[in-house]
Amino acid sequence: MQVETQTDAVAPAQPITRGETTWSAPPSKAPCSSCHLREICLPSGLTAAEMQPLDGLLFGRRSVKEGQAVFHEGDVFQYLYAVRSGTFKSVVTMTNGREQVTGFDMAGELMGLDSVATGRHGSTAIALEDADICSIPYGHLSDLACTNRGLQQLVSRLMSHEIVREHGQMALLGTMNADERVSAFLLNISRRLKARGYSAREFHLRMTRADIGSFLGMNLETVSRTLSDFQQRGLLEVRRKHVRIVDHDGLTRTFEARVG
Amino acid sequence: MQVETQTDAVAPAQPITRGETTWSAPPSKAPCSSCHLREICLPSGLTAAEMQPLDGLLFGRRSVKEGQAVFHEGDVFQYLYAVRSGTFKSVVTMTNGREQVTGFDMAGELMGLDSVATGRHGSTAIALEDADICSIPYGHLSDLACTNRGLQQLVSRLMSHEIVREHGQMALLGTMNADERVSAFLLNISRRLKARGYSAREFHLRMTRADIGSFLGMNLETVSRTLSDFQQRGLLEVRRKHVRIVDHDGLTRTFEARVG
DNA sequence: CGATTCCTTGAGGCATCTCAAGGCAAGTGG
DNA sequence: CCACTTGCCTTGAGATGCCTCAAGGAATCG
Repeated sequence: MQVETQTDAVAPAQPITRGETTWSAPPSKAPCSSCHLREICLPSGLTAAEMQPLDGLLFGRRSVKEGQAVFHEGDVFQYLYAVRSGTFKSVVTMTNGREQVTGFDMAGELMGLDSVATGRHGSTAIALEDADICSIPYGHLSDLACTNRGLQQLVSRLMSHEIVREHGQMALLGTMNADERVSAFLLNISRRLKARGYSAREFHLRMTRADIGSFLGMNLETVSRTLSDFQQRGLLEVRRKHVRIVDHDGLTRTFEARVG
Repeated sequence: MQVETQTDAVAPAQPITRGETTWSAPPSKAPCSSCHLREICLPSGLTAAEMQPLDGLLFGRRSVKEGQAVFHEGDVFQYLYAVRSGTFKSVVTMTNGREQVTGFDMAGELMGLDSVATGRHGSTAIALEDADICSIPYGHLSDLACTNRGLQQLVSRLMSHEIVREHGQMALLGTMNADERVSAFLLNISRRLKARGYSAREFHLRMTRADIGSFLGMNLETVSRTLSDFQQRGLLEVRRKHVRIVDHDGLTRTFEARVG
């Protein structure tokens, strides 16, 4: 649709140059079975036996600097990328140039699942802070899945899960007002941070108001106003990117308000 | 999330009762390789050799009456359903009871891909007219995929394609105004009908204004007004559900209007 | 310290929603 | 065959929630 920059996908083996930045950190390789993310990442739910062939792939690890793209929309698709640390945003660009943030990815989440359909990346993934990723060669993964039932089902489940997530986001964009969108967003971030061992009550947003606005289908000023309003109502404390959820239940009740 | 009716998935073998309706038409069975939809449906892109095991599954065919659900959100997931004829809408219900139409499905399209993640259907599929479907036992399909590389990749591609489609819908819901949404919708329907051998210029909408509105994130009155406005501008002729596209290029230009 | 990016807040406008009324088409029952 | 019901669509008028435009402040960086 909107292929502009036709860069290659990021290869884990040798550092390559993209635009002005060079992949600095030397790629290291490590097995899934000893990864601290194994419970929430790709191998989640696999038996030790099923995980073993994954180890054979020895996914390359890379660091990504804030603002840098892991892949661009239109790039040839070779790798899925698992987030090891840091936060990413996924952006799609429409033919008329407008952009939409379709999601934010955190540790253990997989980026690039939208690329399998066409063989080219369907979105751009940008690091919102310095981050680390695993490059997963999709061809090899697909090979393994041929003989590994658990792995095959896993990939299917991950894709299906992404579809379910996007259904929810469509419902948000289609039916919710500003208050509901913002509290849904905050509660979602909170839940995911908690699942990763961080505080569910207090955290730093890694994305700008503009990113949040794009993701939620509203403009950045409205995001800002809504956050200020939540603060005044005693639901949370906000100071720029720092958020402390004061009244979790109150935030949750935002949704019931309109239907009563 | 919102499991209410806990009915079984529709089994192709013996007629079952759902609510007040009974599956009337006797299920027939037929191979994919002789199906008139084989080019645009599940087996699309498979070689003859790869398609052969699919034939072994002999998918059960069923008819579905207008207004009837093929499956409900929360139902145990056993089958994917391929549309043979007719049109369906997919609906998700949020905890507060609000509903969102997440898509419309036409001949050759697969319903239920969002169910693989959880083992339960993530949406409800409702026939918008009398229709026919194929029931595809997902467990068997998954078995086959273990030994059939092409089939495995096919299922992955189909899921990925659904993710891409939903990215587009999120962009629509997140960035477009009423005019853009409605023309995007009409052009999408037109393109899909054309791909199925129907006229791209003139067609019957099978869904209500409320369905369209839910899908597009606007209310039914605004859909109606936008269509009337398009008619006044000479872009199309509308009379209730009958639509004739008069100025296809003019509709397309709706998108550029706001950015140029 | 200046430049830049990001965030906040205000004021006014407008696109869309809400509420309401009426018309059309199809189905139903007498 | 007609009266009645029902569901769907259209149109109007007024309300409003969010956007747009604008200005200024706060944090970050070179």
